[in-house]
Amino acid sequence: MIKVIKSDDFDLHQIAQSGQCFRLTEEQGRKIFVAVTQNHFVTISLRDNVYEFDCSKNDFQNIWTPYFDLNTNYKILQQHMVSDVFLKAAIEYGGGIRILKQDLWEMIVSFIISQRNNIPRIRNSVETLSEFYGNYLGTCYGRDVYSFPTLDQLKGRDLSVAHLGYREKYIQCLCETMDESLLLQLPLQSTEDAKKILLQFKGVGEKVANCILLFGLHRMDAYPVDVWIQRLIDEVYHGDFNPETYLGYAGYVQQLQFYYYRNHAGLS
DNA sequence: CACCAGGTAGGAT
DNA sequence: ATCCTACATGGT
Repeated sequence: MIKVIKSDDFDLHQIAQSGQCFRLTEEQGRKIFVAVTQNHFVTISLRDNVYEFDCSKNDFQNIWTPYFDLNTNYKILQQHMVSDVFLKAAIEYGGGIRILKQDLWEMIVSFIISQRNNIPRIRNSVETLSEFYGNYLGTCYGRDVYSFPTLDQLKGRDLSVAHLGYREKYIQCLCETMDESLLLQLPLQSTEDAKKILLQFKGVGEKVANCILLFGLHRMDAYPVDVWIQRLIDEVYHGDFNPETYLGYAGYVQQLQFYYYRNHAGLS
């Protein structure tokens, strides 16, 4: 069964390029997308400015609506930002971005891998781990789709296949020190407590912890500061930017800033 | 051949 | 507390 959605404040190309997810792929220009989360995948095609999900009504409601956060109106959030000239431009450029609700464990691993790394290589590493140790989910457009490996599937495995470099020992250590019950407890914790717990794992610092909070636990207050955001704050805001100005959605502001600045403004 | 990529740990001030 | 540097790998 096919479901349809208008592509207005929802742009899969922008989301795929936004750096928050590493497994949303584009095929045939910007017309076909494949999304994967846990043990599910879906093909989404763009026709006449409408996205068509190739899935059942149940899966659309239970899996993809929460995953893409489709019940949240991001346009209302945008209205609070337009007094900021930079953010206004960022919305015009990347207003189709949303904050996805991704799998917590996958986010922990992915963002440890992301440190001092570039996005294409992060994608390759995450994909390789999935191909080697995840579940085979099916094939579409000539490519096999695999789930991201669970903690148990990754534990004790040979990680060298993913070319993680010095990050390999962080993931190895993570597998040894993490357990499933903690993964279930983390979503119940306050943002502050969850952050403290995350920071105890080797390879998780301030920035990675905030990415995990934002993309893995959907804590919209989390505001990850990486080299791009720091450069933006220094050069555009002259050091004067406070995420608390956007209480409750600072993480969304960060994504808009990151996507816009990294793709244009940072060229100077 | 330098320098860089969604930073962090561990050690020295 | 705050600053410094090594760190694996692959691409310009």
